[in-house]
Amino acid sequence: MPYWLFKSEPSSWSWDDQVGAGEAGTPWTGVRNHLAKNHMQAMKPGERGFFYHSNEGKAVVGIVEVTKPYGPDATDPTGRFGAVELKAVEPLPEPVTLEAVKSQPELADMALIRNSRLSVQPVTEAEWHAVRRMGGLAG
DNA sequence: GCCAACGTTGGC
DNA sequence: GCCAACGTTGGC
Repeated sequence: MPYWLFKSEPSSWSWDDQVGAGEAGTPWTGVRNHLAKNHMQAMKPGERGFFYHSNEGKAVVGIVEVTKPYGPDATDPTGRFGAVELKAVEPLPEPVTLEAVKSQPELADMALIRNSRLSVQPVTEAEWHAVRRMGGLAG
């Protein structure tokens, strides 16, 4: 089962916003990068990912689940980019900061560090479990 | 607020 | 099809 990481600036869409959106799921719009788009096209409902706060916070703060596969992004007038839909699953009891991720040698290859500008990223199974445990969840 | 990284655009 | 210019992202 693949795992993912979604970045958002909390000033535009925060974890609290995602939680507030409830079970219905909300479209992850605004992606305008082809690599990020490719990752979303690979996603299937039921797959999970980390929710990361960029700029402010700079930490993994929660777990989200894909509720709908890739489809059109209503915010893209060109129609070139689409979106999946996500719902919040649970918060991390302890947010895992970028600094904490960097401090772990086994996480040095995370896309979060290697390719810091990519807004939708794949996460390996090992990374998934390591970050979950760092955040206070069962692996 | 700065700037490095990097994607996109447009002239040729 | 190349590449310089430009815009954006996101860490610091």
